Amino acid sequence: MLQKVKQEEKLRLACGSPDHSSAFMNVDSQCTDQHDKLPAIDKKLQSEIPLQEIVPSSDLSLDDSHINESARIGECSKPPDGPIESGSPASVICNSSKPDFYTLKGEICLDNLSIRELHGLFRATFGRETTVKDKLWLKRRIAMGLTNSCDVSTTTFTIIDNKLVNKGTDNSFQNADGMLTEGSDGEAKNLGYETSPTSHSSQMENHQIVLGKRLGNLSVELDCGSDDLQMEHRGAKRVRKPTKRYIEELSEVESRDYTPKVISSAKNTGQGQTSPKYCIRPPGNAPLNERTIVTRLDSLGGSGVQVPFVSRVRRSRPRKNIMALMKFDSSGMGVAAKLVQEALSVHSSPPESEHADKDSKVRSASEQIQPQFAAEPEKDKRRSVMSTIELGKNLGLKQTDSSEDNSDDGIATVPTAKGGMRRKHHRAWTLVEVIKLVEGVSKCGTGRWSEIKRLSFASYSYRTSVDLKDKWRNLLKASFAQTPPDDGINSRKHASVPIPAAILLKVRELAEMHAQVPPNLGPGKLPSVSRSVHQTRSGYL
DNA sequence: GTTAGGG
DNA sequence: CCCTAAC
Repeated sequence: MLQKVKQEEKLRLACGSPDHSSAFMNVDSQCTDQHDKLPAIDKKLQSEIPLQEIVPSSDLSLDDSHINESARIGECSKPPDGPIESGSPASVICNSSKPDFYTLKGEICLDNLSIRELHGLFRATFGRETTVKDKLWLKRRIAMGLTNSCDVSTTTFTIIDNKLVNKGTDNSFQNADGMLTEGSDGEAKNLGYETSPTSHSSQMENHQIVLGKRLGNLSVELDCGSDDLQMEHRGAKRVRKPTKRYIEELSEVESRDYTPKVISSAKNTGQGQTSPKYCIRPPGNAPLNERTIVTRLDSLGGSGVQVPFVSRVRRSRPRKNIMALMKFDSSGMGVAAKLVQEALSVHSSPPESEHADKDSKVRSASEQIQPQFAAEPEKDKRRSVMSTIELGKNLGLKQTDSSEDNSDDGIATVPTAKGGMRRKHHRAWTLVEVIKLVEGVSKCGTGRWSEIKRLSFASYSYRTSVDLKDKWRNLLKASFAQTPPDDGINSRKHASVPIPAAILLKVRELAEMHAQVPPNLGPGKLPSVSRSVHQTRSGYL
C-alpha cells in the first residue's frame, strides 16, 4: 500500500503537482478517490458517448454526481499551485487543508497522459505491466484500480449499462461475452488486453476485474462475471445496504484507526469533526437542508452504497439485554424476579394456540429455560431473557419444566449439553413437509411464501413463511448441486432427510419455471427435465 | 406485515 | 434458524 501511494505521488509530480508528500496523502487520496473517481468516469463516459439524457431511475441521480464533483473540487482539494476556483464556500468547510491533487488532477492527468505514462501508472497501480494500447481502457482501469473498489454502485452501473445499451445496438460496447472472457483472461494470465485490442472495455468488465482482483480468486471473479451477465437478463438482486450493526461497528473501528491522524491534522483547522477520510458533501442544489452530509462510500457485496457515517455512540435500538441487566443492577432483584415470573407465567398457562409459536417472546422465553446455558455471548434478546431466568433460578423460583415447548408433537429442544450442537428450535423437515412445500410452490409459485404457508402449512404452526422460504432455498441448492449418480444422497453423514431424487427433480423443474436457475449452471447444463408430465400448475410465471 | 438475502 | 433491510 505504501509503495503504491509512493508511486502515485510520483505520478502526481509528473503531472506538475508540487511535492507535498505527507502522511496524509494516503488517507486523503482514499477519500477523494472513492468519491470522485466514479462520478468522474461517468461524466467522461457521458461526454464520450454522444447520448441523449440519461434517465436516472433512482437514487443516484446524475445531477448529484456532477454537483458532488464540482463541489468537491472546491473543498477537498486545494492545490498550492493553482486555485481551482469554483470558489465554493465549501472550501471553507473543508478542514483538510492538506492538498490533494488527485481529485482534480486525477482526471486531467489521466486525460493528458500518454500511453506510456499510462502504462507507468498502470504498473504503479496494479503492480504489473500491460501492453494495452487502448487509452480509454487504461484510464478506466487505472481509475478503477485507484478507487480500489467494487464501488461501482449498482445504480451507476445500470445507468451506464443502459447508456451503452441504448447507444450500441452495434455491440462494440456491449459484447458482454467477449468482455467477460477478455477481462478474466487478461487478469488471469497477466496477458492484459493485447489479444484483442480493438474491443472497448465496459464498465462491467472493470467491475469484474477489480472485484476479482480484490478477492484474489479467479473463480470468484468468473462467478461474478457470469453473475453480472445474468443480471442483464433477469432482474438484479435486491441490494442491501449494510446493516446498522455493520455500520456501527465499522465506524467504530475506523474512528479508532484514524484517531491519531485526525488529531494531528485537526489542529490546522481547529476542529476535528471529521476524519480525513470523509468528505463533507454539501447537498448541491438540493434545497432541502443546510446540513452537510457525511458519508463514506462503502462497498459491501459489490454494491457501492453511500453509507452514512455514524459515530460510535450506539443510537437507537439500545441493546435490550443492557436494559435488562441494568434493571438487575440498579433496582435489585425485585424487577428481575418479576420479569422471571412474567416469563414463566406466560407458558405456565398456555393457551397452546397454534399461533403461540409466532410469539417470539414465548418462544424464546420458554426455550431458554434450560438447565444449561450456553456460555457464549448470545443474541441480545435471548441474553436478556436468559439472565433474568438465571436470576430466577438463583432466587429459588420454581421453573416449570422446559418440555412445555414441545407440547405439540415435537422433538426436543436444544440438547446443548456440552460442546456440541445447540440448535435453538430446530425441527427437522420431514419428507411430507418438503413435499407439501414443493407442492405449494408449484401452486403459488416461488416468492409467495405466506400464501403457501396459508394453503399448505396451515396445520404446521411451527413453519413460518420464512422457514418455507429458507427451506426452498436449501432445496434449490440441493437440487442443483451436482447429483452424480454414484455417491448420491447416502454419503451424507447425518442428513436428516435424504430427499429423494424425484423431489429434487421436481424442485429443479419448478426452479426453472420460475427462472431460479442459479447463475453458474445456466439452463442447459443439466439434462432438461421432461416437462409437463403432470401439473396443472396454474400457469403462473 | 412479507419477502429477500446474508449469517 | 435468525436477523434485518427492502418492499
